[in-house]
Amino acid sequence: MELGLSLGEAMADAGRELVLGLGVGPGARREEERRRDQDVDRRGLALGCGSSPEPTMRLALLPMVPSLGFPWPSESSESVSPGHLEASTRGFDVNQAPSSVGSAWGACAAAATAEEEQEGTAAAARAAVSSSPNDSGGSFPMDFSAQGERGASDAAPGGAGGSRGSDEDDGGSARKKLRLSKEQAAFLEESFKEHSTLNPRQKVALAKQLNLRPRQVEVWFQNRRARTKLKQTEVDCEYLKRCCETLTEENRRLQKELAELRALKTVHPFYMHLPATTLSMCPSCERVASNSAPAPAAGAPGSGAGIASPAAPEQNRPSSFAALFSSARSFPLAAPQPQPPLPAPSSS
DNA sequence: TCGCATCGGCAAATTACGTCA
DNA sequence: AATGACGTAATTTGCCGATGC
Repeated sequence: MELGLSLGEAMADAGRELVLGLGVGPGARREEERRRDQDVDRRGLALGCGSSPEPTMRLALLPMVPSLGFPWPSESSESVSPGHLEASTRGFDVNQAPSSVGSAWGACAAAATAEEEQEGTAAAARAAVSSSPNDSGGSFPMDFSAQGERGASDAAPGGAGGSRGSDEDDGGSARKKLRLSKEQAAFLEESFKEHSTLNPRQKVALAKQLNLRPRQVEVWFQNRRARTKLKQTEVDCEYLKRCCETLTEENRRLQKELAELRALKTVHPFYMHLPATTLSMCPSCERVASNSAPAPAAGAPGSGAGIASPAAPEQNRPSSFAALFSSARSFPLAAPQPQPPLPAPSSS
């Protein structure tokens, strides 16, 4: 898999790690996605399960690629210079033999930038599309000219949402699948790191740079987002599974403890008189919890040592799950876990 | 200001193609 | 060579926000 997805692996590009919450509410997520569009400090996915002693699961979603220039200005990426671009993209072989390239870069880049600066929006996209597929083949420093053969889905981008009946391709063999080269994929990955979504200008510029159609770039980003989300869902699922196991184990332990206490009470009816101060009533679940219990939970065999305790501090949990569990598990049923020292409230 | 139509972008689901074991 | 699994490019569908009238 070329995603470069890995768990528990620190990225070489440390210091700029992506720590994503697990909340995946569609609407909010979309908004947040757009808001984060400019955020360049997202580099990986981190996931913690409670106070698990294990290191945080970290997803490095992006392969390490040499620094690549992007067609749009970015704080984190150097401005594009034709030379750099050419160097970074030289040798891109796509699904087709390269045609004459390289020399036309200057004019093409100039045209592209002029185009973008004029419009910078959908108009530019339309222009790029209309100028595209078959004639744009050799106009770029690297020839990703699979377009020559595929005119297939070209009509799509202009249309609303790209939904058209079928490919008005020559013949019936539509939908010829393009296999992006490694360099193209790496370039797209790198740009995905910068922006998980593209505005029209970026899309057109990227398409020009890679000699793809804007629609292809758009589709790639859509699929890439889908893959990211899928991976995240898998991680979420794993986390929930572990939490479930932990809770099951704790439940088993508590049941056992309860049975022992009941047995003890039958044998010694007066033995269980505990000082009132050692008991506290949970206001929500109306359970009695002893705050001086010897804490069998933490060290008890079978208490899921090595797995995050559900009653552990929330700060390391993914946001959505933290919310999920914090409400239900806020009352300490066992001995209080050692908490990190809280910052003293500023007395004003 | 409100209602409506249009457009563009996106997510989700699905299809279909290319690659590999 | 045939085949199935897998990854992924591409398509379809539906929703939503922005925009113009």
